[in-house]
Amino acid sequence: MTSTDSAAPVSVTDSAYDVFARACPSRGTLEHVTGRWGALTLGALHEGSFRFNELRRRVDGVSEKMLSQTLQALERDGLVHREAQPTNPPRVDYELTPLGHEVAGRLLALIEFVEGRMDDVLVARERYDAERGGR
Amino acid sequence: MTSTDSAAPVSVTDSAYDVFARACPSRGTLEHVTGRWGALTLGALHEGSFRFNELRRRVDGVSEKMLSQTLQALERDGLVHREAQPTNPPRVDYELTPLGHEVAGRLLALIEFVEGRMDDVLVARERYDAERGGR
DNA sequence: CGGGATCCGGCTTGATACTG
DNA sequence: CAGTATCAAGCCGGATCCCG
Repeated sequence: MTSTDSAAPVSVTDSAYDVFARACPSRGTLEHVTGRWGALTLGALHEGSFRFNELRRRVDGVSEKMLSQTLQALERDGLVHREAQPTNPPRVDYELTPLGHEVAGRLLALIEFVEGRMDDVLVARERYDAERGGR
Repeated sequence: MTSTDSAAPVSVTDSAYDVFARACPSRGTLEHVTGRWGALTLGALHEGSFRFNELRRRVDGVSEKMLSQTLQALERDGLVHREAQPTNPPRVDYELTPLGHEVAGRLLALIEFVEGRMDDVLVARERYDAERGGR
C-alpha cells in the first residue's frame, strides 16, 4: 500500500510482477512457495502444527513482518490453515492443508535433491571460478 | 559490484542473503533455480538447446542483463552448459547438463502440480478475499 | 502472545548505450 | 549476435511502535 497499490489485499512478492501474474496465474503462487520465506515456512510446517512465535524460532532469521506476510499469502492460496482461538492470551496455530502438504512434499523433494548434489555443484563452482574468476 | 561487493564473481540474488548462504550452501543454488528467471530459464532449456537471443524470446520479459546473470549463475552451479563458437557473428548455445535436467525435471514437476491445482488455489483466494477483503 | 502500520536503507532490476 | 557497464528507480525486507 506504499504507492500505487490499492486493489490487492496481500502481495508479498507480486507488486512488480503483476504482468506475469496476469500472463500466468500460477506464477504468483509459485513465488510464494519457492520464495525464500515461503519455502522455509512450508518446510517447517511440513513437520507439524505450530504457533506464530514457534514458527519464528523454526524459520530462523525471519522477521515478524515477513512471517506474517508469508503466512497470509500461503493461507490465501489455500496451502496453510490458520486456527485462531479467542483465548487470553491469544493462541493461533498454523498447519498445512492437504494441498499444502502435497506442494510442500514436492518442494522438499527438489530441495533435498539439490542438497544431495551440492558436492557436484561446489565442484562446478570451483572450476568456473578458477577459469573466469582468476582474471 | 555496485557497493560493498568485491569477492563474488556472480551473484544474481545472493548479495543480500550471504548470511543464509553461509548457514546453508544449497540455499544459494535453490534461489537460482526457483527464482523468477531461473525457473523460466530452466523450463525453456528443458526443451532443448538455444542461443542467447532465442532464449530471450522464449523467456518472455527477461532483460539481457538478467538473462545473462541467470545463465552465468546456472552455469556456475553446473546446471547449464555454455558452448561458444568463435565464429563471426558469434554463436553461443546453452543447454542443460545432466544434473540440470534432473533439477529442471523436479522443478517442473512442482510447477505443473501447482498449475494443475490452480483452480483450488483460485477458489481459496476468493474465499479469503471475500472474508477479509470485504472490509 | 499475535499481528498491523509505518519509515527507511540497500539491493535488485530494467533501460540505455557501448564493445567485439 | 552476444554480451558488459552505467545509472536511476523501485521493491523487499528489517526495525520499531502500537494495538487487541
